[in-house]
Amino acid sequence: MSRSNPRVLSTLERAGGFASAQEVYKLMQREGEKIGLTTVYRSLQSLVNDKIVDLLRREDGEAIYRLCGEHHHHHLVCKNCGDTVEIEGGAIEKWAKSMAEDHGFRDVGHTAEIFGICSKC
Amino acid sequence: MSRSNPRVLSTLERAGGFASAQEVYKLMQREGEKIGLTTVYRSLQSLVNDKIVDLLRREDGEAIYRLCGEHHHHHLVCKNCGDTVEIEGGAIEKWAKSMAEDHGFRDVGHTAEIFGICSKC
DNA sequence: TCACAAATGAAAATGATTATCATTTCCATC
DNA sequence: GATGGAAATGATAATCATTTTCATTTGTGA
Repeated sequence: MSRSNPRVLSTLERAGGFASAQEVYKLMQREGEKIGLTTVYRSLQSLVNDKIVDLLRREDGEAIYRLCGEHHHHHLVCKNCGDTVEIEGGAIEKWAKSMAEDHGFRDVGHTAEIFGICSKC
Repeated sequence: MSRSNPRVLSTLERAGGFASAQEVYKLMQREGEKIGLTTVYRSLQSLVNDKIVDLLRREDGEAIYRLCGEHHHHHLVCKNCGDTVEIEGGAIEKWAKSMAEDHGFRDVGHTAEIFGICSKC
């Protein structure tokens, strides 16, 4: 059993609490941290085990790690230039909760992304 | 532009309307169909484009294809057994539309999934 | 210092998916 | 029936995230 390298968690926080393993790795490299990709993966898995971060999936299937407990937000993404805006999802939270209750689900989480073409494109 | 090979759709139906590309391929092989993996992928993509099947993700990120009705809906998925319920997302439609408008986005689409543990698990 | 367990990371393996590209099948037209 | 071009097909190679392997390094208690 390996414990999480604290620099991984700190980098995930700095990334806005929302990133893939590859992104965390690249970010750490850019910041001059000496760390291997393997350790990044191991640390993130360990954080998921300890329920410190959530494991979600992007549309293409890539794993993304999200800090738990953090008041999470959603994204508005431009399909053309990739520009991303963080948005609030109060309506979604309520919707997810009530839908889950209606069907007897518990331990509920959700994902929601909006995509389109931004005004610059 | 390639159209879907009808045998792929028919196999997906026979598989219970819920399978990965690899599974559809293996199933067709077992049944003696002469078809290439490439064609299976292409056909499934085309079916997704035509909104004849939905593209979801397993826990491990593998793409699974699922027959669905033609109305736009969302999913409530059990993280444990994979059981899926189709749900309405009226609130989401409005939320996505207004958020996109607020930020000047056009040609807007969205994804939203709720996941949790179902009552049987 | 010594020994040993845990952590690390480079490199190879895995497995799904996508891209390439030559070949085959369709179909309309002659 | 022959012909020509467009679409479909599929074997193979490439891609990319993720996992495994395994040798090396680091930390720690005796």
